[in-house]
Amino acid sequence: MTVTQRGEGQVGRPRDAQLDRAILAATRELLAAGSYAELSMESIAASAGVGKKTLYRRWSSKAPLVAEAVLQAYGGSGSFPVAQTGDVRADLRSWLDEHADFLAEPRNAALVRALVAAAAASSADGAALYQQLSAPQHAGLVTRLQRAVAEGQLRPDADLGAVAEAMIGTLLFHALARPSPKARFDGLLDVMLDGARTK
Amino acid sequence: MTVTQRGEGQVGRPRDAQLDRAILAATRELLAAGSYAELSMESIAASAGVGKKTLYRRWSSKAPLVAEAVLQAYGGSGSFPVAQTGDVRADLRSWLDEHADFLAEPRNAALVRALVAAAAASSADGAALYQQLSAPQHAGLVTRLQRAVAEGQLRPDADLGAVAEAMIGTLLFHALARPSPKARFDGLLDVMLDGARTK
Amino acid sequence: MTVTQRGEGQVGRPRDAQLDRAILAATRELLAAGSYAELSMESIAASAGVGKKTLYRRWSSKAPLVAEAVLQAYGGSGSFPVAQTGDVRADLRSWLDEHADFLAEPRNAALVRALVAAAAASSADGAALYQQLSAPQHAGLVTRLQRAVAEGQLRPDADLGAVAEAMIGTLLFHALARPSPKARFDGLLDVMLDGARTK
Amino acid sequence: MTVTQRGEGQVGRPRDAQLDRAILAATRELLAAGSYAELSMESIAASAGVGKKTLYRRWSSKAPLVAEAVLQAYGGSGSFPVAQTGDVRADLRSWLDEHADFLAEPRNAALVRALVAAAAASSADGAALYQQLSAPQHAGLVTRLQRAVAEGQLRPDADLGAVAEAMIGTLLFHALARPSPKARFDGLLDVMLDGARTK
DNA sequence: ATGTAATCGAGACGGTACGTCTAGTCTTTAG
DNA sequence: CTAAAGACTAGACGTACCGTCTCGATTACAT
Repeated sequence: MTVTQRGEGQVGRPRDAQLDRAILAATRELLAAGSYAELSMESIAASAGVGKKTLYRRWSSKAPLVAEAVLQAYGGSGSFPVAQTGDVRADLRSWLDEHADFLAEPRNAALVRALVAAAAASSADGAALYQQLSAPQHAGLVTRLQRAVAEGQLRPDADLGAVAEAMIGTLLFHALARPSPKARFDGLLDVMLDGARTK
Repeated sequence: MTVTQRGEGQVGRPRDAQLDRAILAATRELLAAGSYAELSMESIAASAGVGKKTLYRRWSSKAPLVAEAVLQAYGGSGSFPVAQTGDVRADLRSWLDEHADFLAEPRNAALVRALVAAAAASSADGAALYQQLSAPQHAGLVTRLQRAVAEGQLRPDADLGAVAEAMIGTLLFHALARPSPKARFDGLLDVMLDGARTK
Repeated sequence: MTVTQRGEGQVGRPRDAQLDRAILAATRELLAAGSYAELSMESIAASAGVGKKTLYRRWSSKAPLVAEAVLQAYGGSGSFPVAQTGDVRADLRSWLDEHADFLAEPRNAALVRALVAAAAASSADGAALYQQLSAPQHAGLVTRLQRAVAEGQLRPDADLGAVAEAMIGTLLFHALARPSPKARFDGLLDVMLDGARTK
Repeated sequence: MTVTQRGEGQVGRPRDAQLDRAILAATRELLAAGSYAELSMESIAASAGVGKKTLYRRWSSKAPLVAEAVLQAYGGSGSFPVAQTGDVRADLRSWLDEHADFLAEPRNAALVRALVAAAAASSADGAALYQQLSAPQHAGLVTRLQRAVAEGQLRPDADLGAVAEAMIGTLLFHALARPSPKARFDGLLDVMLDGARTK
């Protein structure tokens, strides 16, 4: 006897998953050209060849739409993994470089700025959005640092959370203030690993 | 006969300086209640009991108005001065604490988020606004750190810019993602001054 | 070999005739509550518990659907027959009274107004719809009047079409402007049969 | 002493009366091309070179806007005066002809149909609108007929209201069903003045 | 029994218009 | 020339319908 396997609530025409992709791609495309404020739901709909209702059926407003579009560009997870080669300094440097390369691309820098604007736009979802963006990055860094402590490379009493925050904060500062597109972060690592104080 | 001493181009009714203050105060008041996106020139005008033209006569758009309102809340200069007691660690700690106390006040955290949003929202004023916000802080920190180098407290080859960026970035991260309202930054200073590496 | 006698195109599931009635009834129900403009295909479908496709399979748009719903309320034929007792005046009076009674019911008056709106709203179906509504009534009246001429009750040179038009027009005027719900039309008949002029 | 004559509440920029005319003219122009249903506030605004807000500032919706536009085309009063030559038949004929000529113009017939649609569109204002349209016409006719009674041309017991209703109703019927564009109404007058009955 | 074909409820879809809101500008009277 | 008030154009907002479509299910007649 064959049981007809069916999900629950499958009535009516199903949503077209391809449209999700088209809409998010159109959103990223428009963000590369202009800022978050200049982006309109109207233009996204027109650009994706989609009715406005189709947008609002999936996202309640511009902020979550932009958030998803940007996080998807970041590789879905919203972060890059931290390497585990055994050399903490090298691994942290790779991570910083990867982010720096990503942000050096003007399109990507614009996406990050849009994400910040989206988070700031709605007082309600703001914090949640920032957490969604930064939490995995923070956790990934701390995990790697904890291994370094276990391997005896870092002091057990070092504030690993502070290190992770400083790294993410520095990148955030660069993304927003864009002081130099080709930034490298050896100085930051030197200071944080060896200390700025005179020996 | 009284000679009316007057400057250049001063014809007609002079601008009411009290209105500037009323408008900026109204802006801050509204930002405490809602986000940057929810703030409108219309509501500022209504709340300050002022015509919209009076707003546009002083600021070209919402972003610079918000910037001035926020920077004024920071004490006019847009920053807190770095103490010069002779003890770098203590001076940096004071500076971080002062900012932390400022951001612990939800109203002030909202102002900073609004400033970030203002810069992120519009492509035009964005970079300039960030520079205006962060440059004086960055310069003040670097100056203090350079003195510490001169006094032999810090290594001459330490990347002082990276230290300043990490401090500002950490504060920025806290203001946006608000992981904890009562954050203290001893761990950050420990790491940056003494290094996280095992001795 | 057996020849399967079948009508044309009778393959597949046949249409449910009961749905026709349910839809038309729901339409009348909704028209009793609101105006033609407030009536939507969406609400008809929802109210009748029917998919929108089922509506469009039967009627090309709102106007013909409303037309059929209203004409069905009129007893299918879209009119009331004119009595043939031999007394023209009595027969015309019966006809006018029957219509007046029908229109005195607010639900029915709303239906007639909806029909007028349906015809007035769209340039395409307009004239056709009016003809469909008024032609049988006009024809029925003229036929009765012609018999009265043949029987010598009316002058052969009287403009029978004008009489019919005046009767229908008066009813139309009452249905739209609703000056009084309990109108009787003896005055109209007096004037049209005997003339208003002084003898 | 000169008193500066000023109305009450004259603060801010006054409304541009010229825009009222431009909007109403644009509305009539668009109604000549399409039906009431095809007319949109959007197209009126675009056609008049006006923001949508300017429309809604003056009229709450499409129905009252169209009503005013049509009544203005009718000469403001929404009717034509009934002549007073001393010959009732001639005067009524002039009035009917004037209306017939007006309706013979396709543009004007479209306006009347639009007015009917506007009245039918909103269940609330409907009756009021019809009254506004028909009351002055009805009153004008009855006044003229009463004079004819006083002058002995018409019977004192004739139902003058029924005569007026029949005349307006006939015109209404012609405007909606448009059976013939070049209709004349001698037959109607013959019947109503002399009666259809055999002498 | 098993297609084959049209119908059904549900609801997604592209579009158009709705009526509201805001951005900036302009126009009035008053100081 | 500045100020408050508010009208003005322009255009995005989020919602409601239109008429079409796609889905799984149902219901007849056909093989």
